[in-house]
Amino acid sequence: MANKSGRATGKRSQRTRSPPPSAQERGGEQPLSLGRIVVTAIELLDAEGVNGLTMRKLADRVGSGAMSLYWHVDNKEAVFDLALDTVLEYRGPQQKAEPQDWRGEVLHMLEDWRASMLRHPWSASLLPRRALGPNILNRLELLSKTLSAAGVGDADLNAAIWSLWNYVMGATITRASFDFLDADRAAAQQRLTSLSERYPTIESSHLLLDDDWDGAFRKGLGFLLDGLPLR
Amino acid sequence: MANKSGRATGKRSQRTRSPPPSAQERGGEQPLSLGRIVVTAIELLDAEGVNGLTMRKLADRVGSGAMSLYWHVDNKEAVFDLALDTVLEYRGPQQKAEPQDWRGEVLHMLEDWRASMLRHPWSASLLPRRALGPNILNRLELLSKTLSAAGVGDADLNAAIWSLWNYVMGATITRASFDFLDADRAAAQQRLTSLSERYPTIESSHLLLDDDWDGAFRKGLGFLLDGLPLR
DNA sequence: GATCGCATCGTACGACGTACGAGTCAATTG
DNA sequence: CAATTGACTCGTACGTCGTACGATGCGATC
Repeated sequence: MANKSGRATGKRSQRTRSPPPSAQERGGEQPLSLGRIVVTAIELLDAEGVNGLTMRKLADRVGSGAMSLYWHVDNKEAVFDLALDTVLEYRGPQQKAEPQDWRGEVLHMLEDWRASMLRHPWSASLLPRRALGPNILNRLELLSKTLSAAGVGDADLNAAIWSLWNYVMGATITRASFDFLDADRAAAQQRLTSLSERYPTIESSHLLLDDDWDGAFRKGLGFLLDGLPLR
Repeated sequence: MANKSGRATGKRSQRTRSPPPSAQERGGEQPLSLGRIVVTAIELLDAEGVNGLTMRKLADRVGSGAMSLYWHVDNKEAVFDLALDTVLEYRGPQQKAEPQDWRGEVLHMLEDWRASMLRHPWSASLLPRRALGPNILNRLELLSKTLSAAGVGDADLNAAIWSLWNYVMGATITRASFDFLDADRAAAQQRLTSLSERYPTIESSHLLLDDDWDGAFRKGLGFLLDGLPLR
């Protein structure tokens, strides 16, 4: 832990090699590469969750030995970081909307964000422990620009950005963890029966049963956008 | 995995035994108990983080053999659940404020929530993967009652509750993960220098440098409360 | 004293992340 | 051509983890 910076070996970080075009396929398998490792890791995470990703299983899926991964990747944590950042990439709105529609642009980006994470529920539980990857910073940058252009004053800008970010993060994480819970219906059912006695208001409002998550997300986001102070 | 429900042994779940008052202390140590396990687990989590909690280390701290823990606890996941729920307990506002001050009551509960999680940063990264414990449900119930009494209509109630919940969750998780990042200043510094080129708006607004987290939290919460539709 | 439940713990097993060094093979150099 | 290099792969091994299993101790009851 103390000599963490002693890592002098370059290993792989860029993949700018001349493509071996006519390389005869070794048993019909593609060559190992960082890209292939990452997409396979995402598949594995989708299939078996955070605890299902092990270096040995990942190597099996890629068709290599376990230790071969370590040529392309520093350690398991790096695999998590790469998978997370890959999943969070954002390609702006497909058709250029009218440039004045800041609200539409913010909504599109935030809903895409949420959708991306819900497509890969493990990402929600991974994000809290990880750094801000480039794709997250891209989204923050876009959000920042759009809000500023929309007329949010400099004094309120940071609070506004964080409010939206926080809202999306919380909503997504909550939603994703509910998916986890619903996995074992037995415990869920038992919890719900005990709810009516101990938590009457929650029960009567169907807070935990209402599954119109998308609608609630949009509605709450509307509340928040309504509260933002525009110049 | 298939016979998970085959667990018929009662083990320990309640601790309503007659207290052994005159039991001579065995080497001066208290008896092992679920409560002692949980508080020790929290200490260990505070000291060494999520990855620092292992059953063997926990047993050492409690002064027992590793396998003795399993008499009181189903498995390691249960330790996480118990530690998390314990940390999230809420004892309402200390002095009874005037009963009409719904905004103050909501603010107090949400800020206490955030403060509780930030006192134990591991809780933020743990929450996304765990069930809603009783103490979380208590807070949701209180929030629900307060907002309803404040005049939020039934049609908007759930969206309002989730908005506040999402906001607090997101803000807390973000804040806690920033603490993690600041642990290694080297990478942080490097990231910041590359920021000015790639992410100009983020840079110029000092989004990542401004460390008035508490103020930003309160301000954004204000935006959100301002946006709630009251009857 | 014999029996029985509660509670503790030593040993052992399989799975994990990964350090280490030996192996392969194409490109480069003489 | 042979020798060397460097990019890349992987088998083995070590230490650590969660925890299944069965032996053990002990106070209460018969």
